[in-house]
Amino acid sequence: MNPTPLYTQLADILREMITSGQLQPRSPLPSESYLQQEQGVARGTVRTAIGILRDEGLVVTISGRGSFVKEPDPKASSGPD
Amino acid sequence: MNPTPLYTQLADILREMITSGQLQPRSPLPSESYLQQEQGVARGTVRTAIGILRDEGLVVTISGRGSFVKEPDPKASSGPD
DNA sequence: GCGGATTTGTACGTATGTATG
DNA sequence: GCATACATACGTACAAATCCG
Repeated sequence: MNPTPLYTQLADILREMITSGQLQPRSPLPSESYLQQEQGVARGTVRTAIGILRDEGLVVTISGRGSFVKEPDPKASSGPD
Repeated sequence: MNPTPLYTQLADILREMITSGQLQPRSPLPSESYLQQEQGVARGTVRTAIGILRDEGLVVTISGRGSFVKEPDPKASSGPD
């Protein structure tokens, strides 16, 4: 049997936290090392999961800073600073 | 097969310096950057090694100051103020 | 109180090796 | 062989705490 990979499961969890509003736009995701310990997985697994959300355009990752929830879509009007 | 990890080896070295009395109680360990250069390893490896000794209760680390050899055991009598 | 130097704390980026299914 | 997953180990960058002049 091929269970859903851990990184997919973790991506699902994080995606849910974002789409549910539990993680607000521009707010940081838990750090890789936090998620590593929290979820009991290797850091590489966490990175793969976050990479999925990055591919989906849900988060942006800044080296040395963290990963952040992307804003839905600035369109025009009150755009980004 | 699996050689002892560098951080374990370094922890062993530092532990020996403590248990042998080469590093006295309350005296500071060499700084992370010193050990990094001295041992030719990455800082993360040094930090992991010191973390082991911290787990073992041999040293305490103070942010911005350093890691210090812990005193064997205050017990009672002339305890800490 | 301020500025610079030192030291620890945190966080991501990357590479390699091992093991399993 | 490949994907998954973990462990080790390197590097870079910046923040926070501390110390001293």
